[in-house]
Amino acid sequence: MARTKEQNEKIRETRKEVIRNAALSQFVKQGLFSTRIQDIATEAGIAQGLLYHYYASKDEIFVDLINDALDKTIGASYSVRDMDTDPCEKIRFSLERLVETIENSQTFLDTCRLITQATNSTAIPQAAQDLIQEKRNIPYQVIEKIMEAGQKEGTIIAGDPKMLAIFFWTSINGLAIYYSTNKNREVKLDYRVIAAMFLIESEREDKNHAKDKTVFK
Amino acid sequence: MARTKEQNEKIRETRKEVIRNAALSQFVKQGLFSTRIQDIATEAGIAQGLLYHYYASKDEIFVDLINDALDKTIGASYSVRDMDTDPCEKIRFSLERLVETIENSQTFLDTCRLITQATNSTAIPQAAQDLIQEKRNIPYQVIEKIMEAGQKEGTIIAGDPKMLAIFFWTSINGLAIYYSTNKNREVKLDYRVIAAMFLIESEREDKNHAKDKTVFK
DNA sequence: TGATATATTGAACATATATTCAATATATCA
DNA sequence: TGATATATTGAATATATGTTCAATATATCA
Repeated sequence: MARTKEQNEKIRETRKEVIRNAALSQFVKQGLFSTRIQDIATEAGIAQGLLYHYYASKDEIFVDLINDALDKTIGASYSVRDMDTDPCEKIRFSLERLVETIENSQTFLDTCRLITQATNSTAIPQAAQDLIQEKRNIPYQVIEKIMEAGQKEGTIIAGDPKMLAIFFWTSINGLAIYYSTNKNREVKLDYRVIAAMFLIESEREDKNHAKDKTVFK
Repeated sequence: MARTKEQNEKIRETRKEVIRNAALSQFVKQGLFSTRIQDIATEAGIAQGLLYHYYASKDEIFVDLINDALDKTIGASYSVRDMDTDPCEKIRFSLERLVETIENSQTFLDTCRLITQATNSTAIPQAAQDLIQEKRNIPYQVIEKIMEAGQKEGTIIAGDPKMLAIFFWTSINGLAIYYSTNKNREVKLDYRVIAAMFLIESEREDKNHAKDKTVFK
């Protein structure tokens, strides 16, 4: 016999991980189409042919990455939803964390870029389009619900909660896209500026809140 | 003799315009690389070969479009700068117009998408990268100055004006990108939500102001 | 109408690159 | 150590598409 199943399985997963990371890095820089298989293989440190041992095509890698990215975003929104605080604090806290994450996490920026890229192109694999169709709106719906609860509570400004959710995510996404190509280290971002869009005046002062949770991994 | 210079010149300009529009529509949907010359030619209603009579390459069209797009954005920011009102009103008015434009102008959405696409890819022609390098920051600087003036005047919130300018444009850009693939007709956007990021409390009520100027053409 | 300059076409060419595949290497166990 | 299953390589293949070009159409003016 040769290697055990588990050993091969481990090699397989490691390789796939390396390939995914290499592909993500290339896709966000060059996009799906101008990224060549050779680019991914080189960055992953393997031969072109080996790539096909793990993924059937370039498209399949892309779909895998899109799925990951969407799940991460959804996971982040769920972790906000499930926080044990009032709606107002959920909004404030998540904005604080998201801005901090934009400043510090390359993975987050890559994730935003990849999703934006995919969302804005009709030239991506059908499977990727389906995933986006299916998952894209979940974070918007989660925030919408929180905004609604905050309005009932009297801590969130009036206005269509759908609209507030759109402003919430598009601000964050716009910022992430800007930051991914413009890491302006001289400017420190203050999340409270964004928070001012949603919180009524009396709720805007900074309060102490847990610093040990992370919204996005 | 054949046609006069002017007649040929006119045909030339008309054709180039048609080609540019077709290319913009395709680039925005598919990106520079997955857009084929044939796609552009078909949308423009001409043969592939003719395209090369007017543009030397696909890249050259792209560079032309990027240049247009950047100039439009810069022009919009200058028209705000040159308004005959106080800084606070400039911010309020331009946000009102920009949001309105996002809801109504496909050209504006396309422009934002094209610039975002170009800014986020290293796989675009060098000439396009140079143009972006050269022009991208102008609108940010214009808004930064206005924010600064508004702070002196006491109508704009405190904080690094560079940061405020970043929030200003990234919010608008994020919104435009979202809207270009999600024309949510059931949601009416209220620019005052964004304005709340920048204007101090007492300046936030709606005031009457000219409705006949347009920020972006 | 004929001469001429430019517009226009679409097939041919050149090239880039996704994918396949035959050959080789490697690791494990009997 | 030898058998074997999988990993790995890189050259060969197939295909897609950007670009060129020879041929044709068209519009104007003398």
